[in-house]
Amino acid sequence: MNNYEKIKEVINRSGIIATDVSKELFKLSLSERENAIFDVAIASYLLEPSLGNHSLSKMSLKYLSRPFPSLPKNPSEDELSGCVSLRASILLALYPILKEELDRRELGRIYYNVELPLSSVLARMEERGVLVDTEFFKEEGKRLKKELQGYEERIYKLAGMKFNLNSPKQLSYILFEKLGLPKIKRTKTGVSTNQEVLEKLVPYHEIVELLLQYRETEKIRSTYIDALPELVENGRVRTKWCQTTTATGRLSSIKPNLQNIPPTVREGFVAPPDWVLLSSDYSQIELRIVASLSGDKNLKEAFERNEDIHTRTAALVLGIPEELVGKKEREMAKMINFGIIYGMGAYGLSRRLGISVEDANLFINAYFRTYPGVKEWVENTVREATEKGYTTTILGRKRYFESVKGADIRAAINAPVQGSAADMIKVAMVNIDKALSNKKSGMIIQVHDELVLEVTEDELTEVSDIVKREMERAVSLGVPVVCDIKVGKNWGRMEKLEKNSHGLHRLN
DNA sequence: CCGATCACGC
DNA sequence: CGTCGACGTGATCGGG
Repeated sequence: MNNYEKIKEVINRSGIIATDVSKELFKLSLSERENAIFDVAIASYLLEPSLGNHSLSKMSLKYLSRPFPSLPKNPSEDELSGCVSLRASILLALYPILKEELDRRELGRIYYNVELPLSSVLARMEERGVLVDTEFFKEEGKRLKKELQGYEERIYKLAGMKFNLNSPKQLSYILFEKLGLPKIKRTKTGVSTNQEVLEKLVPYHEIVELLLQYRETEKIRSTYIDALPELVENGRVRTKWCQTTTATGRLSSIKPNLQNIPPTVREGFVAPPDWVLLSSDYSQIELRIVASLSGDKNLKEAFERNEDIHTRTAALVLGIPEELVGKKEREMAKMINFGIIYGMGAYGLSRRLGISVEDANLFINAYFRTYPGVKEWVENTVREATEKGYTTTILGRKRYFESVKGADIRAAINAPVQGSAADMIKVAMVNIDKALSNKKSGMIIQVHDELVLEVTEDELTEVSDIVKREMERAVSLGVPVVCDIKVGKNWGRMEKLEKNSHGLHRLN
C-alpha cells in the first residue's frame, strides 16, 4: 500500500475533520463516502453565515477561546511538529462543539443533505473548468482599445485638457469646476460622478454622453477582457466556488468571478467541438418563493395562470384589465415586485420610479391591498427576526440579526427569499450531479438562478430533461416552478430549447 | 496596504 | 443632516 492508499484507507475508516479543503480532498478522491468528512468551515458558516470568513483562527477564538498558533519563521523540526500538532488538536476540538451546535440549532439536515454533498459537486466543477475562446478576448481587446482611444481624444478636446479619465476626483474637477455643471449628489469625499448623476447631466454638455460610453467600455475592457485571459490555464479558467462567504446562503465565485460576466463577454466562454453549452434558468424564482412563503392567494394564482407576473401585478394593483396595461404600468409593477424581494421602502421605490415619496407610498399601499398575504408575511418576518434573532429559509438555513432596524429590516426580509432560492438551486445541483455521474456532460457554472452545463451533443436530449426536471422539483413550493433552457456553442449566443411531441428541437 | 468610488451580475 | 433596495467581486485611484 502506498501513502496515498494508506491515507485514503484511514479517512474512509475513521473519517476526517477538515476545513475549507474538503473540496481538495474530494478532488483527490481521498474520500469514498461524503460523511467521512466533517468540514468545520462549512459547519461554522451555517452557524453564523454573516461572519465573513471562517478561518481556523477565528473559529478557535470563538468556540475554544484559544489563539490559533501561526507557523514560526524558519522553524526547527521540533517547533514545526509542535505547531502542527497543536493546530490539529484545535481542529479536532472544534469538531464535537460544532457538530453538537449544528444539531441543537436544527442545521444538521441542511449540513448533511445539502452543503456537504454540494462541496464535492463544486470540486468537480472546479476541476472541469470552463473553456475560454482566447482569440475572442484578443480581438475584443483590440476593438475596445480603439474605441476607447476615440472617446479619450474627444473628451480631452471638450474638456480643454488631458486628465485621468479613471479618476473620479479629476473628473469631478473637470465637470463641476471647469465646465460648471450642476452638482447633483455628494459623496463622503466630494461630488459624485456616478452613472445616475451623469445621466442627469447629459442635456447640459456634450462631454457627458462620451463619458458614459467611456465608463461602460473601460469597465468591460479592464475587468473582463484584459483580466480574464490572465487566468486561463490549458484553455480553461478554474474559478474558485466559495461556499462560506455570503450572508444569505448564496455561492460566490472568485478568480475569476463567473457570476458577474456581462452578456457581451459571455460569448468568450465556449463549448469544445462536438459539445454545446446548456443554460437553464429559473423564471422569477424569488417572487415564486415570496408566493410560497407568504401563501398569498393572489400572488400564487398569478403564477398558476402562467401569465406575465408584472403585467398581472399592474392589472391587479391598478384595477384595470390586463389588456390595458401599458409599458409604463408594467415597468412600475416590475419595480414594486423587485422592491418586495429587497425589502422595499417608499424612498427607494420613489427614486427608482422617479416619483414622489408620497406617490410611492400610494403604490405600496395598493400593492399590499392586492397581495395582503405578502404584507402579513413581511410584517411577520420582521417580527420574528426581532423576537428570535434570526430569519429562516425553506430548508431551515438561518441568518442572525442583533437588532432589526434600518438596513437590517430590508436584509431580514430579503434573507429568506434569496436564501430559499439558494437552498433550492443547491439541492438541484446535488441531484443533477448525481444523475449525471455516469455521463460525460457536467455542470460548469452557477449564477444564483442559472446553471450552465457543458454537454456532449449526443447527451443533449437526456441531459436537458434531467436538468429541467431536477431544477423544477428540487423543493416543492406549492406554486409552479419553471425553468427555461437554452443551448448554444457559447454562453452568449444561445437559443431556447423547446419541447414538442417529436422530442427536442432548437427554435430558429 | 486600505478605504472610497464606481460598475458588473442576480 | 444625508442616506437609502438585498447579496456579491473586482478595477482603479489616491492617501498613508
